[in-house]
Amino acid sequence: MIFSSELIKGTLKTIVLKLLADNSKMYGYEITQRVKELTGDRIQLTEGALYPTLHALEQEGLVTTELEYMGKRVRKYYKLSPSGKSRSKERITEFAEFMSTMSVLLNIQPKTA
Amino acid sequence: MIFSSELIKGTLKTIVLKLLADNSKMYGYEITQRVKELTGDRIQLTEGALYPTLHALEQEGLVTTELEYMGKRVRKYYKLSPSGKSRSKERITEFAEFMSTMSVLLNIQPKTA
DNA sequence: TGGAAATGCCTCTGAATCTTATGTATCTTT
DNA sequence: AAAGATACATAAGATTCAGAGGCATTTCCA
Repeated sequence: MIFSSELIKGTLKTIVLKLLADNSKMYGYEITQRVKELTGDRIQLTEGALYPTLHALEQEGLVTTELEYMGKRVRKYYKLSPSGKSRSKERITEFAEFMSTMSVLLNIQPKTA
Repeated sequence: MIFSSELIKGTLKTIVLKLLADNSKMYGYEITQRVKELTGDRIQLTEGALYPTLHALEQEGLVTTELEYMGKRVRKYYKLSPSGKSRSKERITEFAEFMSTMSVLLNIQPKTA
């Protein structure tokens, strides 16, 4: 099952912030691949969605960037700033509470993953 | 805490379909109030979002409507059609799996509500 | 060795969805 | 009598994502 895109709306930033919280630095393409891995292809981050989001996070001062050259190829690494770290925690907490609320609303028994 | 609107995006139809699955018939205003009750004001359905959604569900043939007059005042009741019932189940299942996937991704311990 | 697939960055248009504001009317409570 | 709750609805604007497209390099395999 691939989740209908509507569901993923609103969670993209949270996902990215969490990955960066766990990995100290990642580049765009790596993030798309990692999400595919971790979700068994159930969540597909398209680049058209990811890059604008990363740029927005940078604008907001939540991440900083750093270029790294591999031969002629460039990688743009993103890492959390201090405010990014706290925002990351906030977002994850918020999402956890959101899931809890939705469980009640939809009367869902949480599967312990 | 009121959830940031981004999170709620994409879940509105699921919420409405679930409420209608549980209540056989409801009208718009009632739905907004019920959601506030059930979520302790954490999810606010604005009417500007709800009514277009209800109309869309009707267009898709997932709900049927029925007017009821209380004196001069009109209530428009919505109820699930057979296809609405199965869609409701699908959406809830999908959301449950989405939560499960997100729990892994965000490394969240599900609170048993 | 040549071409396909993967890696890696990016932008833009359009579609979908929600918020905010606005409008109208009735009923209830103070 | 006025304010607030009930009850419907639409419209403009913002946000956000998907899909398509574009460009360049590297790796793999036939």
